[in-house]
Amino acid sequence: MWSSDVNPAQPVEEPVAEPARQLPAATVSRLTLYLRTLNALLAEGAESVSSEALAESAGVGSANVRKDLSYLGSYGIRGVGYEVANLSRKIAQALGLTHEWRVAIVGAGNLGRALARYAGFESRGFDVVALLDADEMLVGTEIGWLRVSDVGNLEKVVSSTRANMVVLALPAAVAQSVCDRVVAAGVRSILSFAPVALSVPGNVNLRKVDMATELQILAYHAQRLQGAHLDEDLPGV
Amino acid sequence: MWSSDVNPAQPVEEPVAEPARQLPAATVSRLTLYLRTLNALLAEGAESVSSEALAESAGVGSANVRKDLSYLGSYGIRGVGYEVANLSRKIAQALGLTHEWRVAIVGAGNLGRALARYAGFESRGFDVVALLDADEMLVGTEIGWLRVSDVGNLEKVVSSTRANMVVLALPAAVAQSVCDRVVAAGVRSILSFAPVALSVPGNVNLRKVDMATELQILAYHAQRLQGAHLDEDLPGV
DNA sequence: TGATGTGAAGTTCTTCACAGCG
DNA sequence: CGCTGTGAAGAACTTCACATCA
Repeated sequence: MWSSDVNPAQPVEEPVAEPARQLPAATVSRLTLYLRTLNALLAEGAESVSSEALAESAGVGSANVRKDLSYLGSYGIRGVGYEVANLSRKIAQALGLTHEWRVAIVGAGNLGRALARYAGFESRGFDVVALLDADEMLVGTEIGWLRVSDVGNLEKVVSSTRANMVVLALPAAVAQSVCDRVVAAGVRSILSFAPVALSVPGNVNLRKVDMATELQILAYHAQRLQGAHLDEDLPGV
Repeated sequence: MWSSDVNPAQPVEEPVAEPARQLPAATVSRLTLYLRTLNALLAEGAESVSSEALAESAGVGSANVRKDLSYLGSYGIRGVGYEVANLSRKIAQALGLTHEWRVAIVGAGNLGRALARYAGFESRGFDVVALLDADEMLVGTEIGWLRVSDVGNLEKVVSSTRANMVVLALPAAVAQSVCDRVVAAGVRSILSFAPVALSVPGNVNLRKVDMATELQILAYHAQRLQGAHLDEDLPGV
C-alpha cells in the first residue's frame, strides 16, 4: 500500500555502525513506486524512461526522482534517461527483493483471507507460505491454495515453511501476544494490520497499516478543503 | 492504516490562502494514534494522561507529543498532564471527525468484503453506506449488512446514500476509470487500495495504500538488518 | 514539585539551479 | 541540445532545554 509513509519513527536505541549506506526512509518508499512503473514499462517494451516521466507516475518532482536514484549510483544516460531494465534491476537489488521472502499470514478472517489471495504479493516476489488462525472451525479448511494451520502450531509452521516475514491480520486484543510468539519464533519482519500499538525488540522490523487511520487523515483534509464550516464553532480565525 | 507516512506529497498546485491553521502532515498522522490511545484510556476510566505515556504508546518522543498537541491549543495541565476526555474531543474536532462521514466501497472482492465488515470503521465514526461491484454474480447479494450495488449505478448510489468518501478496492486495470467516475459524482475524498498511480484533480484528496509496497519496505530493512550478505555483490564500502 | 508549552538548535528531506556529459 | 547528477539553498520536521505555571 501506499499509506503515506507515515510510520512514526521508533525511538532509536542502538546506534549500531551499519557498514552499508542507508537510504532515507522517504526514498525507500518512493523507490517502490518507481519500481512498479518500471515493471509496467518493461511489460510494454519501453527501453528508456526520463526522470520526468517517473516523477509524473509517482506524483513527485523530477529532481526528487533524480536525487533518489543517485543514491543507488549513476545509472542514467545524460540527454536520454534511464534504461528501464537496468534501473528496475538496480532498484530491486537495493530494496532487497533479490532475497527470497516467504510470508506467513496470521489471522484468516476477512482481511487475512483477502491478503492470502492478493495477487500483488506473488507478482512482486513475496511467497505466501502459510495462513494461520485460532478458530477451530477454520483450521484445516482451504483458502486459495493454502490450508489454514492452527495458530497453536505457529512455531512449527514458521520453522517448517521457513517463513521470514509475518503479516498480522487479527484483532487488537490478541495482537501483542501473537506478535510476541512470532518474534520468539525468530521472525524479524512483521507487517501488522491490527489497530493497536505493538512493542517489539529493537532488532525486529515492524510496520503498521491501519485502514481507519487512513480515513481519519482523509477526513482531516476533506474538512479543510470543504471550508471547515460544517460542524464546529471554533473561536478565532 | 499506518503505513509510514509514506504518501509522497503531491505537487502543490494552488497556493490558496486557506484561512484556517493547518497542521503538519506528520502531526495529523500521529494525532490519530493519540486518539486511539485516548479512547482506550477513556474506556478504562482514566482521567488524565501525561505526554510521556502518550508518547510511549505511539512510539515517539514526549516532546514530539507536546509539540503536536500545542498546535491544537493549550489544553494540558502543568504538573499533571492532559484530561483524557477533553483532549480526545479536541483531537476529534481537529481531525474533522465531528463531521458525518459516509463511506462507499467500490469493489466487493476479497479486500472490499473485508473492508465492508471491518469493525474499525464503524467504531471510529465512519459509516459504510454502500458496497459496489461490476460482477453481475455479486450484485444483489448480501455482504455483512449491505446489499451489493451495481457499479454501473455508481452516480445514483453516491447520490442516494450521500456518500462523501469512497474506498477503491479494485484491480489496477479499472481503477482510473472508476476513480474518474467517483470524482465526477462529486466525491472529494478517496482512499485507494489499487496498486497503481491514480490522477485526480487538485481539489480531490487521494490517499493510497499498497500492501505489496509495505512488504517491499520491510524487505529493505530486513535486508539491512541481516547484514546484506545474502544475495548480492555490490562493490565498494 | 513536576509536567506542560515553546523558542531555538539540530536534523532530515525537498527543491532549486546549473554544471556536466552523452 | 537535452537530461542527468549534484552542491547549495530552503523547507519541514524533530529534539533540546528550560521558562512557566497549576
